[in-house]
Amino acid sequence: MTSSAVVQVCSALGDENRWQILRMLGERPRSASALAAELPISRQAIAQHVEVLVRAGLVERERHGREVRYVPVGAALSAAVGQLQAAAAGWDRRLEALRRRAEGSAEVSG
Amino acid sequence: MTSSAVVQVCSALGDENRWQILRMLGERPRSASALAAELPISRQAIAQHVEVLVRAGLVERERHGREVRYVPVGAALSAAVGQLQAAAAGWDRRLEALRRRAEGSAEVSG
DNA sequence: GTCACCTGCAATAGATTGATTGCATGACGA
DNA sequence: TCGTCATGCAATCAATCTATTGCAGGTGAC
Repeated sequence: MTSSAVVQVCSALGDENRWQILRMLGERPRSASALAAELPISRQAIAQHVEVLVRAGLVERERHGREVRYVPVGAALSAAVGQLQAAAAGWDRRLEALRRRAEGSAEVSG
Repeated sequence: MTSSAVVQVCSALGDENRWQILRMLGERPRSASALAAELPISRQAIAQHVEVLVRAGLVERERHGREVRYVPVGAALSAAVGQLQAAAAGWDRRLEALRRRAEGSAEVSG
C-alpha cells in the first residue's frame, strides 16, 4: 500500500466513472464485460477502474464459473466514512475555537 | 466545475500531502510560505495543493496584510461526509438484500 | 474435442497531475 | 522612497492515470 486506507478510498472515489461503476454494482453485481456493455468505455478501462476499487477494498471479486462478478463492500465505505467523520468532528472543534479567537482579536502582537 | 461536489472533495482528499496540509491548517491557519517552511516541497507545489482544497471548498483564504492565511472549512468536509454516509447507507441496505439472496440461492435462472 | 466467450497480461498513446524554477507585482516597515 | 518579504503568474519537466488495442490462456457449452 502506498498510502493510508482513507486516502486510498478517497482517491478511488475521486472519479465519476468509478462512482458510476459502484452505483451499477450496487444495483446488481456484474462482470466487467457486463459493465462494458452499458458504459461508453472499453472493458479494459473498466477492469482498471474496478481494480482500483478492489485495491481500495470497496468491491470484491466473486467467481461464477468463467465469469468474475464484482460486488461492492458496504463496510469499507462505512469505515472510510467513519474516519472522515472523526476527522471532520476534530476539525470542527478546533475550528470553532479558532473562530472564537479570531473574532475576539484579529491580530494580536505580530 | 468538472465534477460533482462529492467527487471533487474525494479527489482533493485523495492525496497525502493535502491531508498533511489540511491537518496543519487545522492545528493553526497558516500561509503557503509558512507551510513551505515545514514541508519538504516547494511553496508553489503547496500553493497548487491548497488551490485544489479551495476549489473543493475545504479551505478558505484570509488576507492579513500582505499575507494570505488558509483556514479549513469544517462544514464542507461534514457535508461531503454526510453524502458519503447516505451512499454507504443505501448500499448497505441493497447489499444486505443481495447477500440474503446470494446465500439462499447461488444462481437462480438468469 | 472443438468452438465460443470471458478473463488476464502487455504495450502504447494521450491527458492530467505534481513539482520545480524564474520572474513580476504588491504591501509593509524603516 | 527604498529594501524586503510574500504572493501570483507562466513555462516546463517528470510521473501518474486513463483508455485503447492486441493477443494469450481458461472455462463452459455443445
